[in-house]
Amino acid sequence: MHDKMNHELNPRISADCVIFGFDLNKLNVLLIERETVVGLDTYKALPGDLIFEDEPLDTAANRVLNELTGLENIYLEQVGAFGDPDRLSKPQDRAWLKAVRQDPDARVITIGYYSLVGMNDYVPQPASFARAATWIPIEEIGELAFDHREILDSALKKLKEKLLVQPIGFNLLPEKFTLSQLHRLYEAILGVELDKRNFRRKMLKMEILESLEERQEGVPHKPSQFFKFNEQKYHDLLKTGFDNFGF
Amino acid sequence: MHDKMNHELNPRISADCVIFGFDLNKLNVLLIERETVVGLDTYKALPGDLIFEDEPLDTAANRVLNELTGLENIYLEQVGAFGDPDRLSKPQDRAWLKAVRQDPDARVITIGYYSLVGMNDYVPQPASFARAATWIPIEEIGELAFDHREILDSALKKLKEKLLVQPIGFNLLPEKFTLSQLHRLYEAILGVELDKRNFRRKMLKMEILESLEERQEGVPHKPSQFFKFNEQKYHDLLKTGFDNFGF
DNA sequence: GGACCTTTGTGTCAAAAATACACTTTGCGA
DNA sequence: TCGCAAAGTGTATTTTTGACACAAAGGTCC
Repeated sequence: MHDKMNHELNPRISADCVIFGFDLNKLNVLLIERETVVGLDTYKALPGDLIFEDEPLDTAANRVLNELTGLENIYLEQVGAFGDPDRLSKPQDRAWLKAVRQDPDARVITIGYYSLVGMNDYVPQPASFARAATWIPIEEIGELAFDHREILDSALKKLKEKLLVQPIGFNLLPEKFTLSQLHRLYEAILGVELDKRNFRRKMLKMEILESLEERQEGVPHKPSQFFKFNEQKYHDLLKTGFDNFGF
Repeated sequence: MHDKMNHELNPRISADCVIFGFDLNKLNVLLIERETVVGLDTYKALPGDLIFEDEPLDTAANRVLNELTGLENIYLEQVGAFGDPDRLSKPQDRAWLKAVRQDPDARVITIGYYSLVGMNDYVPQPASFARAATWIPIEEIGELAFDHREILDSALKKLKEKLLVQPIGFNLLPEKFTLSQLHRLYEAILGVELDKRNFRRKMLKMEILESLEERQEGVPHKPSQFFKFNEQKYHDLLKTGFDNFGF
């Protein structure tokens, strides 16, 4: 093997997390407001940070997420590795790194992760962390720090693909939910309209839903029935996937 | 941000490539025979090596692949990042690294890639490279160096998933091929039997195949017709994917 | 040359799934 | 009690799937 000493990469590794939440209407992403650097606007980034020397990648992602948002024990699915040398294209990125990192010019390779959480399970507590994590509707997210926009786009793409192959929603919805809410969830993720009757038929045929006796109360229209997931069947289906789930 | 100096990761990054090839019968993977270390058996690994400081990840993967196998200009799809701290579980791994790396104990994080090539397009030339790259049928691959077995399994899983959503085969087959060959390709990747007539019907309906006048010659049975892909339609379909392609 | 072997290539029918589509029900609020 | 808003429900048509068997073509071997 020839000598590559002076070429060998000596980078930092970070983990960045795309946390999707659903407010029963829109799909949101949990973003960090980076503190204003003098003379520069604040800007938004995915929760993420460098990982430790002896940490498994998945563990690091969870630790970092917890440190920045308080979220705990989230199942994170890997999106992939990002981090081309030109990653620091925006002046804010360089300014922020200079303020915070010992070695701001070191190349950083980041491993992207994503997860789904119920928005009610996580109410951001701006005061309790160094930087405020906030839910932002996905259509309102413009540019992000570093290559975070690319990571977000990849994560969303993966989520869409997965939705066609596996039941999803268990983590994004409260324990009791209505079929309309599940319907809106699918529309929000896929970004298309789905026929109500056909959606219901298809969902019910999967037999992962159990209807509860309970109904909505206080709504100015016909109250809808609540459902919950049948955990057993839901997880069976998660394992096998279904061949065929195209809307 | 609190001080993490003594925890921060200072790893090496490598790229490992899972190159799938199809010999018109079985699915194969291109593996490197690591040189024998005294007292230890040879063992097999994916083609892979450390990446350079200023190199984009994808570029590095292609360079490494080229250096080890001679393959050029291959479209590589990322599988993800691997590399937990316990990656060096086997004695051969440590022995090999000690012989070859300056810093054999440094943590390595590796980015996995996969690709599909025609086996006829690449005939391994054992003499011309430091280590011999050879095609190994996928069922005959047992343990691999490092976490390469895990990377291979992930890559195969991704390939299967992709096969259900996009047409594949363009890269794995010669320009002219028969429907039986394409049929066997799908069976080899998915690892299941597919009904011949139903497979043909489905393939032909996609309208990405053009039948040629040419037929097989010299075969001791009814000669089969050759087809080629309609590049235009094939690539259109690659972009859009199809919702629905479950065998 | 004829028997035989091997692989190609083709069609139909029944079951399941997808699609398109509109009206009644319920409860609240004005 | 009227109106509004969302829930909930069924059918008919088309498309897709899945299961299944036999004739055609060409070489080989005697």
